[in-house]
Amino acid sequence: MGSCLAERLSHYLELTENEHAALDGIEAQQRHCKRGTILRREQDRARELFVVRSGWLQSHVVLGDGSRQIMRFFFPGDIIGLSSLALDHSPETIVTVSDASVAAFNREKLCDIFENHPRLAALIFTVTMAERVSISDRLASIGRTSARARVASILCEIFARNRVMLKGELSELQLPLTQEDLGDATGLTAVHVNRMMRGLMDDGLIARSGNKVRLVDEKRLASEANFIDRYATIDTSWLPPAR
Amino acid sequence: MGSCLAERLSHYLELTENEHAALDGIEAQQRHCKRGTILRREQDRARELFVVRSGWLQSHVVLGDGSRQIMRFFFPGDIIGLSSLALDHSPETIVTVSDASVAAFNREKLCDIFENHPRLAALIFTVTMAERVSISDRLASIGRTSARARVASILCEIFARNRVMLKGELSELQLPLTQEDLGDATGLTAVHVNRMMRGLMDDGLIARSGNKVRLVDEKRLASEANFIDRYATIDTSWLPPAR
DNA sequence: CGACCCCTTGATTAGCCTCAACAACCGTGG
DNA sequence: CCACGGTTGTTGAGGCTAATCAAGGGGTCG
Repeated sequence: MGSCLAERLSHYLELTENEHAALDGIEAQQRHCKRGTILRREQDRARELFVVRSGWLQSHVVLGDGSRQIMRFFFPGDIIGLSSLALDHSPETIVTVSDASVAAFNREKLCDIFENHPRLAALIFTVTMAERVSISDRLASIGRTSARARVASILCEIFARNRVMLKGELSELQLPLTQEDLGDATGLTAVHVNRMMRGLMDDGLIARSGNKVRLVDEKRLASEANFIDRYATIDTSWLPPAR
Repeated sequence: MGSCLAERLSHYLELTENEHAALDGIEAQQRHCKRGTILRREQDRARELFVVRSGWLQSHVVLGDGSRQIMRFFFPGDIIGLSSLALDHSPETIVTVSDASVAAFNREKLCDIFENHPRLAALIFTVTMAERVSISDRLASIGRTSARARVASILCEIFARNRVMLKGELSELQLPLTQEDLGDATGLTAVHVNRMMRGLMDDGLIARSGNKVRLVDEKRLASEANFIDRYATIDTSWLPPAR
């Protein structure tokens, strides 16, 4: 019943009691959602943020011609909706990819953190900067690498990010994503994702059974994908002292 | 001789004297660079940030096969290097695209802002969130739109972002970018960028003479590009009070 | 003036998309 | 229990977009 956000941030820094107290209020309202629930639509007025407590989500936009681009997947511990802080209408649609539970909190809470807990604010800032790097990595992947490398890269990212919260080993994972989801995240069609995954299987880089995927040769997979794990550690040395 | 960062932030919010004072120290060391100067290499140890005072810059990565992806262009008033706050080695190379002058400041300064100027910290946070949205827009552009739309989109973005500082009218702009730069930013080859620009010219959407580009029919250009200006206004209503 | 960079255009190739058909696997209701 | 529709995965054939390869032109700088 602790805060998921606190748990996530604790991976990078030991929080003080004061800081814990500030985060405790955040996840008061928890909400359980079935797979496919739309938490927010593009252009919705967005005044609240979410912390993922369990399950996976994604955010996407739909372009003029009906095609969809998935911007990002979200896993337990992730904060959703920071990007709509700057805009008062949401730039993207947010949907659950599996059954999930999220905790909503509003901007005022974040405001309070900036005002009274500078170290916490700076830490959140830093974590979102790591996210930004990871989005940029995806940009390079989509812009400059082959279909095969893109699929390899999204798999690496999913595994790497899930490791942060699960800590330790993780070579097999139940993917609640369809191949169309993977395609919309990598800028490919579902058909082509299918072919690429078959290729990765045939070459012994991954293995599948049902929805489960196992990274058989993660080193080679990461190397083909040009993948770098941005989440393993983050630098907190510059943060102000805790208050 | 005021702070460029202060000027940029003032576009979104009226800064107090205290806040101005905090920003004044930032741009003490100014540095003039010729076009093509590398300010930072991928993997460099990065302890400082930059504010652009004049000129344009870009950040990019080079992939295993030698291809280059430009992550972002930077214009006067932009902060460079925030993404390396989280990592102690730079994820990208930073280069001047034209002659430019930048002011370097170090993390301690930012730390001070978080500690003593919560409103300023929150504002910087908000601006970087707007940037994140803009990066996501590029992701969708590269992932899901045609070459023509991508070129249209990068042009729209360049104009929109330059308008923030220049304020007011801006329909013609001297681009210090080569077509290869545009290609590396949009995930295309220089050759294909050339053809797309010709197409946009022939259809009367843009006009060129030398390096100058003019948006003739910006509305149609933006619509073809699926472009949305994320910088025009940003929401500052949630910020804590100034201190 | 030559070397280099950048732009431009044409011809050909390759990677990924589209369309299509079918199989496997659900949850639902009869 | 099975029949059913709906969704997802799989595979093949063919087409289109953008890459590649190639050649030439203009501009600029030493």
